[in-house]
Amino acid sequence: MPKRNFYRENPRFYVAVDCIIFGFHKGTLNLLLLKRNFEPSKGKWSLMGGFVQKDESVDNAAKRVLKELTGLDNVYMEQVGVFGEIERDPGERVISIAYYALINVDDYDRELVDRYNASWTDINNLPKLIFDHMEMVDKARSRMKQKASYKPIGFNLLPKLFTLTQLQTLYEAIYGESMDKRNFRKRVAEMEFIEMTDEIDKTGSKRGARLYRMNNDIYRKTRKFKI
Amino acid sequence: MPKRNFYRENPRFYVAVDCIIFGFHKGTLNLLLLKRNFEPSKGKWSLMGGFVQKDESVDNAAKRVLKELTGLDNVYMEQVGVFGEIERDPGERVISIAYYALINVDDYDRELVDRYNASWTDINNLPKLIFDHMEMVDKARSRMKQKASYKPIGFNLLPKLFTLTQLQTLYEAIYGESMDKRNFRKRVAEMEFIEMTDEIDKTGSKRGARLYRMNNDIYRKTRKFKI
DNA sequence: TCAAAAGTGTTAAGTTTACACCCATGA
DNA sequence: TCATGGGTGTAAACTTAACACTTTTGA
Repeated sequence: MPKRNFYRENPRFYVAVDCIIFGFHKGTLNLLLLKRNFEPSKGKWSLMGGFVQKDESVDNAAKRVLKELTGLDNVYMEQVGVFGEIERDPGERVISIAYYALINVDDYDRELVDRYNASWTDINNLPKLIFDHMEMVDKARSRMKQKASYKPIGFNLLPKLFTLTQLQTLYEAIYGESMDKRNFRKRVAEMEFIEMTDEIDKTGSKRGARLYRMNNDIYRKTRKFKI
Repeated sequence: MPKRNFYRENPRFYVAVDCIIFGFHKGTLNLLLLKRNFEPSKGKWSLMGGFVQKDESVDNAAKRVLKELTGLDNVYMEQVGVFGEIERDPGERVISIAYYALINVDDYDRELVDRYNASWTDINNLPKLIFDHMEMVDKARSRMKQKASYKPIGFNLLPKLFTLTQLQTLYEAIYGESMDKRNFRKRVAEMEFIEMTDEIDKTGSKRGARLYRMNNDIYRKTRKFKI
């Protein structure tokens, strides 16, 4: 189909993506935030972001931007929504699309993260963020919490092998409330895709704790998840 | 803050909004679709859409576009998400943001709707839609269903006064499954904000059915909703 | 008088919550 | 030997689901 005139009557906009990058570290949820060593708003805290380019879809722009900071591919990401107020970026009108990403904090590329002057920040103790980035964080957080309750996305925040205590602590951090250990383990036992391995983690206790693993094939068959 | 150079290195895009307009009519959910009497894709079925302009936020563009078709203000709308594939519109690259709207089918402006060649279509029997509009519909539908289960948004699809049978039929249409009448009414009785009026509707039956009304003030106090 | 929709409670099944002690180990 | 985190079962409370008959009235 040829280009048509009627598109031309309309304005065009810069379109950006911003990433809310979740990590789980020492029992708390963290976000990977930039203390910006570049303009605009140099010196202030912000999310990692970037402009959508001509040769990429919006989703791919988000993946690219995430990879730029973390070096990671194949990361679990979800679109949070569009932030399209006229004056949201005081420099120019930019329409931005927020995405959240769940990564295992052991995996990211420290060199890249240093280059961007990024650091992990406890989600319950965030600094002031530029523009409407805090609003993006709030929305991402509640979407993630919501989704984590019915899909096994939390496992993206854990290492491949994890103890049940780690899993419970993670969900306590996501939900912001503590849970009963026995009830938690009862529910885990009902989910076949959370497989016990024969490995033991000795780093967290003297006795050692059994390591578990998420089996995606079994999950796809059973689709049963409830924590 | 002055305009800055670094924005200029980036491309700009047409940004559109598309509206998934839900109505409830004769026991089924309907969408207000256009049989396009304008280019592009003249003659094909599509959602109502339009381009974001310079002087409006994205949310306001959606409201404007909805009003253009229906004449309605103050309509319940939710953002569904961004559709940003490179080739989604074969004419030009357009990034589109989908919104769903819930309207009472008694209220819309028939003249405007005629002018756009729009009509209500049973959601379970939709025609082929242009571009990725069907994907937008699917996503809107599942989001709406999800939200309707924990927020009283369904009332936007009903007249101010409604019978419990209408309410139940609405939720059966939203969830796509039938419900037990007694259990349904038990749940309704527990929600104080669904107020009985002293009016009777005689159009649906000989005996007549009690009319109810949603009281938003009470809802805001109690925040209790579960159907 | 009868067809058609409105209205009304109870019980069983299932789910969720609360709760406390023993185990294994390294320091 | 003891401090530390790992691991385990049961009963009560609550929620959800299943189920059928009577009422009213206009045609």
